[in-house]
Amino acid sequence: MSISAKYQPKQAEDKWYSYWMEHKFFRSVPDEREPYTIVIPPPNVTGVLHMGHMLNNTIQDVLVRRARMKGKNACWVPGTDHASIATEAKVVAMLRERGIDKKEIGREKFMEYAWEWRNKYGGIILEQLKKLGASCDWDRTRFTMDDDLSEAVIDTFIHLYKKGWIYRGIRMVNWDPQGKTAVSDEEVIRKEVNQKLYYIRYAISPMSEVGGQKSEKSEFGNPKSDFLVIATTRPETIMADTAVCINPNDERYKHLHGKKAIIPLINREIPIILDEYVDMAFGTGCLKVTPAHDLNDYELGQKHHLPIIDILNEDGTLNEKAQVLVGEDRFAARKKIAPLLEQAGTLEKIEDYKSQIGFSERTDAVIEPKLSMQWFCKMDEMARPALDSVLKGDIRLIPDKFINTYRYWMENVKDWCISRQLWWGQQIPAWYLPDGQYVIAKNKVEAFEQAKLKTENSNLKIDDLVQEEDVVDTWFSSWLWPISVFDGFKDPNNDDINYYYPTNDLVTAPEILFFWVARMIMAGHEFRNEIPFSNVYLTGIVRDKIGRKMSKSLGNSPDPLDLIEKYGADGVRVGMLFSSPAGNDLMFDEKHCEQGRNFANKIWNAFRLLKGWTVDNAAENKNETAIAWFESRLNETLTEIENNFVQYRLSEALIATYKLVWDDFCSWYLEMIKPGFEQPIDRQTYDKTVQFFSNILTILHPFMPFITEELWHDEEIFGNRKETDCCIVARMPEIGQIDTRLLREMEIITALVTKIREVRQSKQISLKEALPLCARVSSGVNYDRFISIIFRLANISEFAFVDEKAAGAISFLVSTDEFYIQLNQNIDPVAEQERLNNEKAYLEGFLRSVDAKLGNERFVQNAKPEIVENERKKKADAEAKLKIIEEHLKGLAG
RNA sequence: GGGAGCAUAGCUCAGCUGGUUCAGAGCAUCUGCCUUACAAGCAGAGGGUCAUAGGUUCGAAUCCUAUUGCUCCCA
Repeated sequence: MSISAKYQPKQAEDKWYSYWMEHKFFRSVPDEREPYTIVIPPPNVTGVLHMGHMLNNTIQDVLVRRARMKGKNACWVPGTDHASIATEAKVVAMLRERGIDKKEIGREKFMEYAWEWRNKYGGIILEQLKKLGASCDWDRTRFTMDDDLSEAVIDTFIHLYKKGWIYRGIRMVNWDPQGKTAVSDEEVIRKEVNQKLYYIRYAISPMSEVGGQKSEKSEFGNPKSDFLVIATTRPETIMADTAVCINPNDERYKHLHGKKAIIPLINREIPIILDEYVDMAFGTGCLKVTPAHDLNDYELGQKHHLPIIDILNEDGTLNEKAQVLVGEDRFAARKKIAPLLEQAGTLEKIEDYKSQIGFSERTDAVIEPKLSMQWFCKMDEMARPALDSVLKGDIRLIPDKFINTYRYWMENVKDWCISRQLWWGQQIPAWYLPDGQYVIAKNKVEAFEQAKLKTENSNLKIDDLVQEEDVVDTWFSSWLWPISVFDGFKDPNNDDINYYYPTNDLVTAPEILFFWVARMIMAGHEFRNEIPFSNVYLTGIVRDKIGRKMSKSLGNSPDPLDLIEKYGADGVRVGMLFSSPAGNDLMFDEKHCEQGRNFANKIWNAFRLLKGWTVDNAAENKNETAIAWFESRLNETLTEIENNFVQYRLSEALIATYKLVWDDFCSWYLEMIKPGFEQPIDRQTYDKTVQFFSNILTILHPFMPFITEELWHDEEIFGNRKETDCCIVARMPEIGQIDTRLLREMEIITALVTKIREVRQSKQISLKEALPLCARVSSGVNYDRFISIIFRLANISEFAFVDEKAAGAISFLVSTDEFYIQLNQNIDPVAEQERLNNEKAYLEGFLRSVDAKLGNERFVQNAKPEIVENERKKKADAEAKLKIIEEHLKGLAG
């Protein structure tokens, strides 16, 4: 035998991946077969493969390969999204290294650099997926900034605008005063920081009784009893306060209801408002409300119709609205305002305080919540049908616990802020006119036509129009993905979209259930009148052994490519799937990959065994029982696997496959039929075994594509295959007959073999020493069929049916049959008695519980008949066993 | 603060319609084996008050309630 004792994955992986590519096995074009379609959740173009991708794409590949092998026209569309924020940050960084400033070179030049960047690095992650074995139709690779896809984005923007679902509005954004740009929540890094909590006195306006006259001018330095105290970490923002809020239930402040307070230093009078939002236990229970500079305050302000006073410039310095410390940076102002308050006698105390502060990922500047004008997309009307299709079950969420989360979000949906202050992305198709009005149009010429109509101004020139600087959110591209990858916008009736859409399964992470999944469903309804997919499989988060999310910044994530190098792609795929039930987080442990690698090696070695055999055409087949049994077992497992896939229990499907191969095939079946050393095997057994192996390869293929393809092409075993006769396109075996009686009887036989082995182990008898076995049977098992199997697996010297127990033999029960082994050594009667007594006590207890049930009239009446029948059978079995044990005990005593 | 979920062997998790396929798998541990496919292996074994307390039921890991502890989501 020439092949290595260990499976070497590396070579097989490169070889077969290119072979599949060359023979276009991943390629899908519409035909008369049933389609099976998955669109990849487009990974971020700046990204490199991480463990989350590994899990996600392994699952997709398993589903796609299985569908392909079930005769469907399987199409897995790959691609990437342009990730405007992340990519722009990378490009800006690249330019900075070259000494280039984004603002100076302007938009057009910047875009050139950005494309240069993406053309250079954007394909990395897709190349990495190939190492994993992903069977994507690479000819269909799309990018969310491709011309067609971008055009779809602009068209849908215009479409929604015309429906009145896109508007401009004010919103609080994360402002980076150093970068002078808004950044997304994902780009804000929260850190705990030591701060100071300033307690500041606000005077109560003496003239501000309910219905009273507004005081002309508040007197500075009110009596000390007539003030309230607020606590804040940001004293420099008091000038932007527009109210003080207290909890209406707060007994301490009942006297303040309806009154007004006076901001120190600038002496502006602000109302004291009531809201249960205020935590009475925090600080002083008096909350300063600064709508322009705090998100919660902003919302409170909206609720109570408070004015908004923005005292900060774009660069974080105080503007003239602050009245004091104008021009100072916010942090300088914070330092300087304390002595001012002190002088004014309004600073009560300063405490140390720890709190979470947001920092810009890009500049590390402290993020400033800032109000700004943004574009929004109305969600409520699109949300309704999208919610329905999930509630009605047209779209299945797996696991279904996410339906609740989905429903909650869709019922409380907020309008979608779609503008981003970036360049990398689709520029919003809005053109501003000199008078501040704007028009929405596909291009400048159309915009100009519209503008002329709108303004009726014949002097208007096309160059008076200025396009909106902002681009749309990346999600505004990705929500169109299942349609746009098939050119469903450009050409809504083309063959691809008609054939592949709606797609079948979507595999993604629960974190983006709303950002992405929900919006794709909306887009499906809105633009195609049809749901985009039928099933959404939500994977868990990949965590490390101690439960932390794997991330680059923590450095707790292994490099997936290193893992593949170490354990083989098949091993890693198996490792990922072993512990990943849908929707549950996955505590990743490299041990699982090791187990996967070992499994590949096991398969490899089973194959080596077959290869070592010589066939004797004249030899008689003595393995009919073993063959019939394994055939049934195979079919039983196929049923189990099918059920698991229907329920998307991929992990369980894999485990069932693993057990079929390792336990049933290798440990039992092969051991049953294996010829002795240098003995030939009969033709029939050989052919059957090769066929079983071939079936096993197909069942394994979706999980372990490389090793199965490698073995599939072994000429010695399978002959010379045609060029396109490949495991990847082999048909999954159909489920055949299952002989349940044979399966049940074999269970008893294997239990018997295990018992004999146990006796050997406990009596320290070598495997080489054959043992005589006697049996007194009553169970109805047809032992004759299995005798040769028992001889071989348990190494017995004889199998005799007897009526009486042989004296001095060791005895045990399997099912209700008794077995004796006559040993050369004497058995210890005391130990034997103890063992039997233990067994007796257990059975008696068992019998009592069964009797209690059967003696209970309500049980017999209420329980299902088959359950009662089962209890009766348990009773009979237990009684039969007890009888035998009692006999043995008598025999020992006598 | 609002919502959701989880708690089963040392670890990671299955356990579906309540009932012997109910206490299970893999890893880890222990014992014995270098038995001509495989030590990345073979053959055995031990290990659990199913978080706690009540309740429903003939019957509860499973259903209900409360408690405790963790996790996530939304502000």
